[in-house]
Amino acid sequence: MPRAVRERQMMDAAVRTFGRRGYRAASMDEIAELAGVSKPLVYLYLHSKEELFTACIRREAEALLTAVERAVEPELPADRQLWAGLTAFFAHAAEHPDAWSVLHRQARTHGEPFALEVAAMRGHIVAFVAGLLEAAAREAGSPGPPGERDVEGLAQALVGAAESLAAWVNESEGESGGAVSAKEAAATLMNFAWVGLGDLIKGERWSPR
Amino acid sequence: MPRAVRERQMMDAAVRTFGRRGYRAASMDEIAELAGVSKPLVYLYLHSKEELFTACIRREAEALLTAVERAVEPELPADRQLWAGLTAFFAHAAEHPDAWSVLHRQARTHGEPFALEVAAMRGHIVAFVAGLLEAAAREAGSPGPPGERDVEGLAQALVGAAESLAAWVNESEGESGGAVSAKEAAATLMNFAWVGLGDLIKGERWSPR
Amino acid sequence: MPRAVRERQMMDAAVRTFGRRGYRAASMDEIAELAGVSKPLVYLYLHSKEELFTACIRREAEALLTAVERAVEPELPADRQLWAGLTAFFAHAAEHPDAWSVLHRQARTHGEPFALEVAAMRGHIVAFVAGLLEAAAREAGSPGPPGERDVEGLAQALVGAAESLAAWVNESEGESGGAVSAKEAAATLMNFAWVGLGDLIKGERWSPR
Amino acid sequence: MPRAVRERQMMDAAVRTFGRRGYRAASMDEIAELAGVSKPLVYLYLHSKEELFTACIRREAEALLTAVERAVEPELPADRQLWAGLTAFFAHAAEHPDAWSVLHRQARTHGEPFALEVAAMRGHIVAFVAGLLEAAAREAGSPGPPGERDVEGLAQALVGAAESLAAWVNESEGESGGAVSAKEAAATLMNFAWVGLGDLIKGERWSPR
DNA sequence: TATGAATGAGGATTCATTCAT
DNA sequence: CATGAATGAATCCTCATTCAT
Repeated sequence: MPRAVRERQMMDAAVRTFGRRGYRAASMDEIAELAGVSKPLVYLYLHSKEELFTACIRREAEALLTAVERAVEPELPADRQLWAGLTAFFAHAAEHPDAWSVLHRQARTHGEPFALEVAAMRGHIVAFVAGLLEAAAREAGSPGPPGERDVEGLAQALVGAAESLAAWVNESEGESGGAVSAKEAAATLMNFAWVGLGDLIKGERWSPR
Repeated sequence: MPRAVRERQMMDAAVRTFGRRGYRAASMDEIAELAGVSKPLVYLYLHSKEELFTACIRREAEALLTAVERAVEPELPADRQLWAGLTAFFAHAAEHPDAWSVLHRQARTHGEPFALEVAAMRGHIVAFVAGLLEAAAREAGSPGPPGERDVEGLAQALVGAAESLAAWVNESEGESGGAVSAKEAAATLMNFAWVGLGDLIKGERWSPR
Repeated sequence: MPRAVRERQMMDAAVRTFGRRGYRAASMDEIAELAGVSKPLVYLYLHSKEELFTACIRREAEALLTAVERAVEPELPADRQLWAGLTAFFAHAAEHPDAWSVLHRQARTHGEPFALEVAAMRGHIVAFVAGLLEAAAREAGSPGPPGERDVEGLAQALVGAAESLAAWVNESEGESGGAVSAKEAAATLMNFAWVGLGDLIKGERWSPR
Repeated sequence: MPRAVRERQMMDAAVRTFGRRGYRAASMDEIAELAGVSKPLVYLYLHSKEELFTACIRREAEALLTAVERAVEPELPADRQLWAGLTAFFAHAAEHPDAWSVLHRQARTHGEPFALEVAAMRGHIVAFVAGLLEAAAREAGSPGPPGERDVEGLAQALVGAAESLAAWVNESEGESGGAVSAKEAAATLMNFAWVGLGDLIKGERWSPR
């Protein structure tokens, strides 16, 4: 069997195992068995547990970014772009729960080298969202652009909310109340954020006292 | 030395170690050494690694809830309550980064039993926030209450955003741009959410198409 | 059982195993079993295979040096000192063949860190021998001291010859011709070296052509 | 490429790897890569690691013997023969340090089968030297031949000293004091041994008491 | 109350060796 | 003639956990 195929099998098995058990609790034995190969072959192709994990993170980060990018059409107005991106994001996370667990939980919990890998991807997304927010401000004819820090904070919060919702969506799957769909989640978030953003642009702020 | 004191020393050491190393990577050896006691004593008092971790989660969840509850004065209007709670939340997370790591990362990454423990706490917080949202709706004279699911989704998103911001606040500490304070974070979130929430209550919604 | 005792048992087992199998071929499993303890205990006390090997080298080097030093009485004339030292050396090597193998073979064959350890001991011995050679020259009323390099070369050759003879003595043990005793070996070497050394001091040299 | 050539490449690589890393630490992977062939080919031609190592030992032992034999002219007097042989020996060891390491260190450190292989070669050399010593005795008109055991002991010591000096010569290469040449080493040894040997033949002996 | 001594079980990693092509 | 693909068997090391005192 050609190397490329085997390699994909192994990484699939690894993502699944890492996603469910966690980095430390996942054993190379289990991964190899799940992939249907012997352990030495895993080492021959992927060198070490660390490298294997890193490879998984990179592959899944790329896949997530690609899924979002494909869904977004740059000629649309900013809100439609955000909507499309969010929907794709939730859908991807729901369709690949183990990959999502690897990116959102495991990678960020097991040491800098891995966390940096996802941080890079998250940086892309935050920047993308921040861009949309500024575009939205311009489209809305905002008198002056909101401060850069404001925008970054907003983007952080939005992405955080999305991530948190994604986890909720994934976890609600097995529950009695029925699953929450990607579109529902995206709509919730748009309602939560976009309308308020409009006000924010218009200068309406909440402030203590 | 009285048992209660010893026990607290151990749990302090455990929280610190679990928070920094992660559940699996933390060794009972390290915890015992950091606590300044022998390993058998740790087992005598806390029985097993799992129970120790659970105890840490419970203690820190309680501490976080308490900190938030103390800050909130129930006679105030809903928005002031939320503001106070958020500020306390961010401050607590910033002051106890290891505890925050245990709750936010480690506990949710290492198996159901632990995740359920934090899920319970999170449930409390979400319910509290949902209550505030409904109160806000009433206060604002909303024609009809928003659907229950809407409210839960909003609360989830808000709490998720808060958690994400807390991580951001904690991580920005060492950076050049200057640390982000608890108040700043709370203000960002209030701006992000509250104003828009008002519109939402008034019936203004974003919807695709 | 007290730690010190256990530690000695382990090192005895280690010397024996390293001496017979070689550093790489010796397994920690075998050492632990031979010592009558579990593997983790070996690691608890001696930390790693490398450290264990180093500890063995150091202990046996010290033991060998001590054996030689004890045998030498500094008031005697140089030739008697050398004779006593050589006899003690051969006797010690014959009585502790595994230790001798560790020092002479294994340590020098498995990487710098170990080789340096024995090189230090060997340095002591060579210096001691060189000292005796110079003393002998003085005692014999040599007109001028032999060149420093000559002396070092001679000492090297003498020590090398002794080491080689020690190996021969050890290996001849099981053979039909009967074992070679420490005294025989020492005598051979004294004959080989001392008489010639006398001539050398007197200025008689062999030279090509 | 003809088989003989390939085989030589492999053995060259093997000698180099075994000499530097040691028998156990040398991996067939490394040897194959260094030889520029695939691992199965190594197995096809040389069957196993053990056989490969044995083949290396044999080849290099032969080469060393040949180098010494070529240098010795049987019509010369015994001392000149010894001188020529020693010089050739030191030169060969210096020019082929990895081969020397294989013969002197590795082969003798990793189990009987290999040690016997070098022991055979060493036996040839010792016999050759012993022959020269007896010839020298005759040439010197010794009243009676020295005992056989004396001669073997002397030859052993001489060869041992030579081996030890060879290691010293090889290792002194990188040092500040300047390298020690093959001729210097041979001269040291001749001075050390030959002059004294003369006395020995004449019956002058060192003896304790 | 407190600990020094001890271990069973398991995990990452490597290596000599063999097929099918 | 030559190799890409594959593995069984060890080996080093760590860790949660328990006695005897």
